[in-house]
Amino acid sequence: MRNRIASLVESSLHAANTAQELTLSTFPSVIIGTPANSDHGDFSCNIAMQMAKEERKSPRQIADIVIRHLGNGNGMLARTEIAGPGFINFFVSPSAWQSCLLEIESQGDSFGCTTTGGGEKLQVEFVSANPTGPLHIGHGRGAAIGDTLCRILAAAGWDVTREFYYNDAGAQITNLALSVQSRCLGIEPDDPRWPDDGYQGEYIKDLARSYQACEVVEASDQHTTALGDPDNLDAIRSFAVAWLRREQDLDLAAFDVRFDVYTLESGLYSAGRVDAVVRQLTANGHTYEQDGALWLRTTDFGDDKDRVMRKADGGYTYFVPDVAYHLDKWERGFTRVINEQGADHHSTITRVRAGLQALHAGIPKGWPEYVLHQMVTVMRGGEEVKISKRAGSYVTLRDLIDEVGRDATRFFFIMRKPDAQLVFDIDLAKRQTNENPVYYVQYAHARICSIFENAADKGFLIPDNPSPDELACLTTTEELQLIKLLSALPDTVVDCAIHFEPHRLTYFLTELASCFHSFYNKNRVISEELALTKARLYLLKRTAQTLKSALSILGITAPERM
RNA sequence: GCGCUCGUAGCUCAGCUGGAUAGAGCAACGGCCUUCUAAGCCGUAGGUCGUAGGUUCGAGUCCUACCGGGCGCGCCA
Repeated sequence: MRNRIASLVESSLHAANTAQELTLSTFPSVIIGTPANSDHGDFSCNIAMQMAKEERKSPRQIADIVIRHLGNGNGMLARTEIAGPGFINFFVSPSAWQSCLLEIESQGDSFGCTTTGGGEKLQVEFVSANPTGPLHIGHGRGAAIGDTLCRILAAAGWDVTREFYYNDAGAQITNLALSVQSRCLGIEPDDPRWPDDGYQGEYIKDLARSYQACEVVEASDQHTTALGDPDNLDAIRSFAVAWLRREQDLDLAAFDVRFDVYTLESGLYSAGRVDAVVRQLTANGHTYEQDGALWLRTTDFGDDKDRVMRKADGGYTYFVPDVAYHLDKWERGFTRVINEQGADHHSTITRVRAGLQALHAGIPKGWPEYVLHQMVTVMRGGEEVKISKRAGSYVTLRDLIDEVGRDATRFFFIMRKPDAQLVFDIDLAKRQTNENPVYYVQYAHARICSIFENAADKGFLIPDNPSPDELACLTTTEELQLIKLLSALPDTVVDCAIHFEPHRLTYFLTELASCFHSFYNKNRVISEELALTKARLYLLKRTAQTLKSALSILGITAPERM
């Protein structure tokens, strides 16, 4: 509806220009807003005020010209008005709103989807947790935001690939292997032989036991049988990675998050891609030797200090394989890449982009794009739960899902803007009361389904593809408001996709549920009036459809009973 | 100190690429179930949008400076 009005205004502007009532031949892009106050109509446009200065006419004069060339859009508009300093307000006719329902029906399960992205190849990398421990709450937020973003972008017409990168080659993996080895040998963390910065979590004990029992591990891309030999550090290393990968896979599966591609850091080394990147950077003249290390002059590309690529001990710093990895993404044809990660890693952005620029590979400056989520604070019993991976005392994603449920966990993680800090109150999320917005929304869906059951018992059939006459009785403010909200789903999904902000969809759902609950309390659906009953059942059918579509984009179920 | 980010009602937060009288939930108070799910609805109360300047027809939104919280600033990842 919004788009239709926008194009109506655009053609009006051109018509006015042809009639020489407007002198400008190019116009600012037409933005259709939704007024906060319903007295100001269903939509409004500020184009007249934007053009006033250049056009050298008063905003109200321009608005008047636009309106005269506007017509009523084939009956779409009941009326238009000029208001305030020069707003053009649009009042959509009830019949136009009613016909939106038919459009929603015709789109079925794909209602909410658009072709905005034009099928562009786009990759989202998210979670990418190191295989050194179970997924914790911070990963949970990343998983929820990343996964939802993928669903949103796919719905908005992008060709989305979901990718998980894991660092199975760095110093922290050696550290992991040493920790497991120590446990195999019965060395405790307070023992002087315990490795510096060893991983102390309970899971390391489980891992060691599993290794010594020569167990077999099948993970998404890791298949390993433990040798059981505590002296074979390489065997421990690969087994430990596989074992933790399996744990993470189970966590993600429990969260209904899946990936298309897993890329291993070790694979970049074995394919020679890391060395190739270093050679290229050196050949391009952006490196220098100092203090026995090889440096990249990232300051040439906006970084605040140069970065070490190859340490004095000969090993590479993590950021070199990172650059190699992103070059690989580029070469796979992803003109757009979005990396979803914790804000504590934000310093890598400049570094990675600088490395990519220094390759002279024709990669755009702002590539890849980033979505950073802020820290999660976990509250339990009114106290903050401290997260410490080394000490092993932390709330895992799995704990949370088991305790709170998948739907509520997903909803809570995405209902805040990614770049705002999030307080996850476990006690609150567990409460199955109206304090919990996810139940509020799901309840609306269940309530509608319950009405359908009652209607079926009384022999009412919900019409398919009803005629305009059959819908003409949907005229109350609540009914039209409900339709207006339903029809906003596709725009909302596009907004989420463009701004990388899934939380907008949770607000949409809450508003829609609220609108339905109001309607429900004010009006009886099943009544003596046959025509009205049928029309309202149809309206609710479309409401349930919209709730379900939006929830499914968030990966949340739409229960039929609660 | 430098960089990123946040600061809106008692609390948790929205505010749609700058728009009209700043919104929601929770908490508080008062109402609504002999009829489709009260996990609901309606109403009341609650604000100097951190502070001070600036940009313009118009600023919670953009710019600058300061104040306050978080994160980062390693030859760790």
